[in-house]
Amino acid sequence: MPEIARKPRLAQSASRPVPEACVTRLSWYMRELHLLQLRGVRFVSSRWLAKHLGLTDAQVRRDLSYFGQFGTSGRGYEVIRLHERLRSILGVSGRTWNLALAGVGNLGSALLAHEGFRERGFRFRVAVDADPGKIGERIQEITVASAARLPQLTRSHSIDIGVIAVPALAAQKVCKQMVQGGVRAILNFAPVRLEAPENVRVRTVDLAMELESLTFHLVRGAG
Amino acid sequence: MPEIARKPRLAQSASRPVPEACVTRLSWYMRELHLLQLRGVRFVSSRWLAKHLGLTDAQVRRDLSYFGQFGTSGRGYEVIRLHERLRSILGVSGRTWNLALAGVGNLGSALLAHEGFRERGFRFRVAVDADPGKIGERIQEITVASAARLPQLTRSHSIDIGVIAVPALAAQKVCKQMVQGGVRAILNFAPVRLEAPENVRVRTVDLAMELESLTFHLVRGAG
DNA sequence: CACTGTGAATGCATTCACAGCG
DNA sequence: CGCTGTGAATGCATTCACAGTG
Repeated sequence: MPEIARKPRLAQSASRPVPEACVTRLSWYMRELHLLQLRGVRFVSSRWLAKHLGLTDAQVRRDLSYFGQFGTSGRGYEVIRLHERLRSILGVSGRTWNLALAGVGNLGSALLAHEGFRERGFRFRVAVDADPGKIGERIQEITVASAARLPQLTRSHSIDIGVIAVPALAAQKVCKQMVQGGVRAILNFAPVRLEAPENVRVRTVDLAMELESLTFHLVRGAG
Repeated sequence: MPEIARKPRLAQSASRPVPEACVTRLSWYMRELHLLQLRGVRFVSSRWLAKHLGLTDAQVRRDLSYFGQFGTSGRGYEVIRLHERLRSILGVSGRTWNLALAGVGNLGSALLAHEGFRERGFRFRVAVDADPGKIGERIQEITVASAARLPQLTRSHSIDIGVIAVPALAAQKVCKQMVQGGVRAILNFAPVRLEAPENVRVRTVDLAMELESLTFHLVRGAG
């Protein structure tokens, strides 16, 4: 039966395996749409977004198509609507996510104060440190608690995401405590791979590693 | 001419298009090898590395094979030798990279103090801020200078990599000044896409975006 | 007409599977 | 043997190219 199979015309928009790189780009689109919205622009084309983000227009359309159909033929995408839809897809629409910080050192303190988190719907509710000298200190409306209390505090404050900014050697222990406390995801700044149950999502940001990926390219092609 | 083209049998080990994801993994291997070295382990197999880093053994071997042949059949890789070789590939062997920081706010100060940078061969030589109140302040052996002096300071200190920790609206301007000063790469913490000449490598780390990629997964499958 | 949404084609990255070596 | 190094196979992600739509 070598006939051309009839189009299944399935009620797509359901579930396709969304590439991880696409998820990252959703945030880019959101940022750009937010700016357009502030500037009062009402419609934007995939071509325009692509140009401003260093992508191809096909890529933009493909990325969005994983989640449904938002565009209007001949006009493009309605800025406000798409922006709101992306916020909802990324889970940052109409809610706040609770964070717990472990490690109130230089980096930890900076994260507590980071405006970008608050602006985008993330709020620290808990901060702990192993150094007794820091306990009781108030930073950004949060009182630093003892590291030993991390599991209980995590649970009692309904923490969604744990943020780890402790030395490498202490990170795995802290990770375990956060998992005990019921976090569903962890953002880790310690330079180690963390072991966690697979229903807990872990993302590691190793700052020195970011620099190493730059130097790799610098020592190769001088261009 | 539907013949099978003859194998070119090129003198490999030269240049193959190294996947960007592989570059990231080289840093992981380095970290792991460093630990093994401290523990006095002399040989390690691709299997062992893979297990500890959440990869497959084939992946490890393939990654390393982009840069030559380091292993011994039946024994694995000599820890010290491979570690040193990776340091050299990533450009962090026997040299220090000079950094300039723009933006001495919470995040900027934390980066200046970040031990991980120093340990892995990165050293801040210059720090500037737009706030006159901060100029002259000393942080970690560095005196904060006026933002206006960024291009000259970048050049006079032979800065290799610029680090941007200023608000989004100021980032593009700072980027341009760093390029003027002759940096070859930029690590950007401002939540904007930077425009730079293509011979200047830019890497952006948007902290809130890291959280968004976590929440995306949290709001979808509960698992 | 300008633009979206998407099958099909292409191009990368990962994995398989095994020849070859110490 | 055990383990590397690597062609070939597979599996993903991106791009092409165009039918379809307001």
